Amino acid sequence: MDQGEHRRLLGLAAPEFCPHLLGARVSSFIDGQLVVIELTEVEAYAGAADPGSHAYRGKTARNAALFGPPGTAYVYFTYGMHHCANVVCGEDGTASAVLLRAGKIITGEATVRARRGNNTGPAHLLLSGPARLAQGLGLSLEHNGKQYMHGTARGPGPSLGLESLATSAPEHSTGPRTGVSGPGGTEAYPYRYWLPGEPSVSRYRRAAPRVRPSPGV
DNA sequence: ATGTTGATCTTCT
DNA sequence: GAAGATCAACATC
Repeated sequence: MDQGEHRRLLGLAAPEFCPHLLGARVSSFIDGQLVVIELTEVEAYAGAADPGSHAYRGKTARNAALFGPPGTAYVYFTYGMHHCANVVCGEDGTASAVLLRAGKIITGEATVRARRGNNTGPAHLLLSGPARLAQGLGLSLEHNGKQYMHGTARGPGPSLGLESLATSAPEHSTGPRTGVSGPGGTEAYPYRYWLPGEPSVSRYRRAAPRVRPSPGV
């Protein structure tokens, strides 16, 4: 695909962009290690009008990268321990973005296992879930706001890459978003997209508010 | 196989 | 002060 077509697809709003991202390749060159993955599951976050989006309550220091140009990485920290990664798409300033939920490893399995705590489990589980995927790619807040270059990530400095977007959307399935509570988590937002039959696709869990243990006496 | 819980802390209300 | 675009360990069936 040429650069112009790549840019055109990135300019689509998240729900339209998602199918083109399935089967596409994301790569990171971080700490001298190249990791290339193929996406199998993504979720759309449609900007300020989407109650499930971090952009719903307007621009803040945390979500500023969401409002950047298409091709920007939005990486955030949550639950006190996890990072999750998005690709910003749509028109500049619309805060449309796609959460990278799962993928399979093309290059760099040893690096991914090392980053995932020398995990020795089956390879298809290594990137199964947004926090696992971000960890496998080595992403953290340092990379928030960086651009995904068109092509494979490469040195000398840290870089991110995005390539092989599908020109026509592959066969895929859709459903409600995982982990999103409130109106944004209902069937009205079938913004989760995945490749059927891929073992790396994360198991669906409906968002359930957690009951905190009462504070100790 | 499915359900529950602890970990751990930033962000916004 | 409460919830969060989660994960892994543990309990129970």
